[in-house]
Amino acid sequence: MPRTSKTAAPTPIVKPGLFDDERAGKIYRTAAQMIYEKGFAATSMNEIADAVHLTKPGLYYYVKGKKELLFAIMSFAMDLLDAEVVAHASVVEEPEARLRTIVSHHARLLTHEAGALAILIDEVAGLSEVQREQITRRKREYFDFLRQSLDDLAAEGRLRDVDTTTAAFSLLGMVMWLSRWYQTQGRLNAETVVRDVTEIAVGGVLAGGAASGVAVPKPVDARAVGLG
Amino acid sequence: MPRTSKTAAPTPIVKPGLFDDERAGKIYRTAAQMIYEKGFAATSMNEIADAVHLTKPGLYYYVKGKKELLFAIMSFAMDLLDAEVVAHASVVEEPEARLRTIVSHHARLLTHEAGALAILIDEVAGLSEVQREQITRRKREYFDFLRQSLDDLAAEGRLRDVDTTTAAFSLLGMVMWLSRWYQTQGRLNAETVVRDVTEIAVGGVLAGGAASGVAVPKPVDARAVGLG
DNA sequence: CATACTTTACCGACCGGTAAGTAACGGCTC
DNA sequence: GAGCCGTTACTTACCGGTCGGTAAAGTATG
Repeated sequence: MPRTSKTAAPTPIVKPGLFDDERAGKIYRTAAQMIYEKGFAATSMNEIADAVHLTKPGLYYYVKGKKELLFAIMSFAMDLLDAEVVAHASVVEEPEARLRTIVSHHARLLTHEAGALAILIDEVAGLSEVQREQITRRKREYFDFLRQSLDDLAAEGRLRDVDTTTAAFSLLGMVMWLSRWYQTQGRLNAETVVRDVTEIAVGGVLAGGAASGVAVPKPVDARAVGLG
Repeated sequence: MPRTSKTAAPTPIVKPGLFDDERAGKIYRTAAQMIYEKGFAATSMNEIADAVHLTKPGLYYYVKGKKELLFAIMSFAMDLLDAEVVAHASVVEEPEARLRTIVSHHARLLTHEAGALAILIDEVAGLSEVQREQITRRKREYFDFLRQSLDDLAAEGRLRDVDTTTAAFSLLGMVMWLSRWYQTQGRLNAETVVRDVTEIAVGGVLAGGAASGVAVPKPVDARAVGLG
């Protein structure tokens, strides 16, 4: 909100810059949602500026450029993945429980507020060379973490007779797809969906069939992490 | 189709019209590949024209507009899905075999030449209202067809205890994701990937576990169907 | 000449991005 | 406490470039 201008400001001094003290955070969050809905190329800086009630140069006061904005959002999404999935799962020794933790925590993240962010992983084409390399590297690290769990299961003879790369991508796709279809306001309750997806995923790769699971992740608040 | 109406005129002289006789088809195929790689909004009509060795107005002689081009490609993708998946699966009575047919045929379609097309399902934002409604309706029909198979399995008590909507979306995501990661030139052979994905999918939703499958789909050639 | 196809030249709209100015503060001097 | 100054947080006005799309004039073939 502009402080005061000729247009309207009869109010007694409305606080200088900060009426919400986290303007940058709001910009990143709004942009993430818009890019998620319309795609990066189809979302203009003007539209983003309008959405946060600024002019375009006003927006450029906070962000350096469109690519940098996208990169910041993607980096935040990867941070979230590391903090909410990898951090919890990497301490689990037993392979099946670890796999279950990865899937359920990732799914939980997607059904909650971070849904818009995770899908941004797709928009790598909008980044510069160096930015793209960094995001790709982090994505590969996450993928390898998942596949290692499947390899561990295979070493114990508990994995279905499938290639672990194929299996890892399949599970990833299943979970990622959640952000395409799951609606918070819909018929399906988030916890049930997370449980079902986890069951299908684990049952899909385990040699025997499935097992009723443990490892229900705690809720997570994307805003608390301070996007940007 | 414009120009020389007859196909494959075996005249020895170099036809002034041009050296490939199915120009419109090439335009659609090239555009599909480019939009798949860069996204719809980031792909300009000029770039498409260049790629098929035309100027922009030359391209507009064949296509009515950018939206219509996207819509034609998406419609073709849905046609392909109906012809190569639904047509084969709908004649299978037994629910598990039908499910297996859907997944394996869809996966096969994605690992082969139609990979670029199927992902275009994502670019619905680029369509007009009426176009989007039509594509969405066809997508929903396909989804319902898949879910019905899961419902049939559930009626026989052979489905894992999960919501069939969740299960259908999960399988769909798993299969769709193939186009994001599978590379024809890569280490993994298409038939193996299709088999593994089918195993994981069916094993993931079946109550008991998995069964070694039948129903390996025949190869399909997207170009033979005559895109456009 | 008619049809089929392709070209050059151009349109207004919008793109990402910037230069330059300014209103409102907090802090400083006197 | 009056006057000023630097910083923060924006604004209006504008840039060159590209976008989707078209008008109109060719050119080759039947």
